[in-house]
Amino acid sequence: MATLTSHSSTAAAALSETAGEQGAPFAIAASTATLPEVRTLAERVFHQLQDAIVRGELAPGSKITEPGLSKTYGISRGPLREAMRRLEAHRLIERVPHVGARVVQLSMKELLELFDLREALESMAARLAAEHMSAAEVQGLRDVLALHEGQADLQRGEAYYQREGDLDFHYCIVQGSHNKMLMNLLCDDLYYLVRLYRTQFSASGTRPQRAFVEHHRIVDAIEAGDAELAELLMRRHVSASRANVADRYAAALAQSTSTLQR
Amino acid sequence: MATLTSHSSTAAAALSETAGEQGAPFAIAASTATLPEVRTLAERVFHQLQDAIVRGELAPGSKITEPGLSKTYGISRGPLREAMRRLEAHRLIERVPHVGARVVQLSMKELLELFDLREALESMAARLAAEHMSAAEVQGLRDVLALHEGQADLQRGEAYYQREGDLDFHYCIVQGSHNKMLMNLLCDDLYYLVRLYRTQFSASGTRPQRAFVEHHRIVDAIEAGDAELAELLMRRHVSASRANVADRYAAALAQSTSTLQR
DNA sequence: TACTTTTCAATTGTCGACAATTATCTATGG
DNA sequence: CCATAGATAATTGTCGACAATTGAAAAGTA
Repeated sequence: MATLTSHSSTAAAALSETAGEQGAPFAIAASTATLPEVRTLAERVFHQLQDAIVRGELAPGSKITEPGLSKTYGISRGPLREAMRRLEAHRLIERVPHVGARVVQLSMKELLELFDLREALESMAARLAAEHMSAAEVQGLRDVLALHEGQADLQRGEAYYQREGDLDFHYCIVQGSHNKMLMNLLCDDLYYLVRLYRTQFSASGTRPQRAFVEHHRIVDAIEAGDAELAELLMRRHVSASRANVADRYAAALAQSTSTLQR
Repeated sequence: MATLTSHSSTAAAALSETAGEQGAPFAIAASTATLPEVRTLAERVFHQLQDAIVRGELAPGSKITEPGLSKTYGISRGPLREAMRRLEAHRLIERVPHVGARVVQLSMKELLELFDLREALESMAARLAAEHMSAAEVQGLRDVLALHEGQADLQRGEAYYQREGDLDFHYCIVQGSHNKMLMNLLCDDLYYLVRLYRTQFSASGTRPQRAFVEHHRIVDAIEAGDAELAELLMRRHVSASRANVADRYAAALAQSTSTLQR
């Protein structure tokens, strides 16, 4: 349990006013620069809300009301409700009939469970990637790692994990598995939930550098076509990441035991 | 199963053009006897549609139109669209903006991919079940197997897999893992898709009996607390099931090569 | 003061209607 | 006869309004 998202005194402010900014809810060109489906209002507001939640602009546990969001985003409640249904399916919000919806609350137990899931699924992805990825795709993976290495934040020891989509190492591995079901599961269904957790508990200390090295070793195994090794390394990698998060959480818990929630 | 209220000649035409069958889509009071959320119209029609799709009453690939379903189920398009959004999230239907929705089409490649997913996830579930299940829960598992053994269809060599929910062996194993994330994934998100495939490609021959034996061995391992063995046996079990389906499909394909899809 | 009951405001659920887009049919020309 | 363009019908997307349910404030009683 936990999540120390402090200074959220008025949760209503974080939600109905939204975005932390003044009232400019139209962040259209901001992050939807790729090519996702934005042919309808429901799609657009879905992506906007997804982004707002992942970025933490909508505080975890905060209640979201339909008239509020409707006014904020300037759309009717119809498309908004459909967007919320999609968010619910992605487990980013939780709804109770006739009561309302709130942003999903982060629990440490579930976070560790999510890591266990990732360990099973991403190690499988790494194995398949080693079997199926083309030379060009492997080169693309190397490029991604090179790009990360150039980023200053890696040296500073933080925020390494904040890349998204095609710039996310794990995302690329899953794409390389060429398994559509696995890609749907990890890159559509669970991806934004993972990113939400990353925002909350970002790695620090020496972990980013070590993770970076581990990423390289995994790519080496994939390039060599050593499926078994790639699977093992990815399993260890996720497991180490999990341990890091657990340690950080234990430390934070020890520091301030007064973080009662909800 | 599904009270087939007749006189739906026009209704079927209105909702599914390519349905192959002219099946009656009404299954209102039949299977919603448990305790799922039925506090709202959208929930109800969601479960009804889910059931209709899994049972094959709505043929795979058939187009579903909103006015058609709206008239058929006697509700407005609002709740219906929300139900369809949930079905889309569960990958039971596929939607294209401004075009329409159709029941998901079964592809052999994706089916095998789904089996690979299950192999990774359910073997993990078996391991966790061996670690966490209580004696009473194991007894419940034995009861489920005993119930299956009594069923006549097992001897006949068909339909063993058609039990659902708490009466489904695999479902129970996942519940026994005590991992909420895993339970959500396998018992909510993927379960009905798996069941849909089961309906299409049901096991036959000597496979049901062998599967039954394998189930018993898995429970033995769980009861003994042997997590490693439980994981291995479940992995083999799912893998064997996958091989059986692949063989059956290859045979069916050889028989009639005129099964063009999509 | 504490507890129950009642009232009321707010939010969610549902509906019907209109606008926008797409698919189909028809007609025309090469 | 085939292909292309236009018109028409049907379906999807969006909106505003009304009904149903919930949560909380207000009033009443012991």
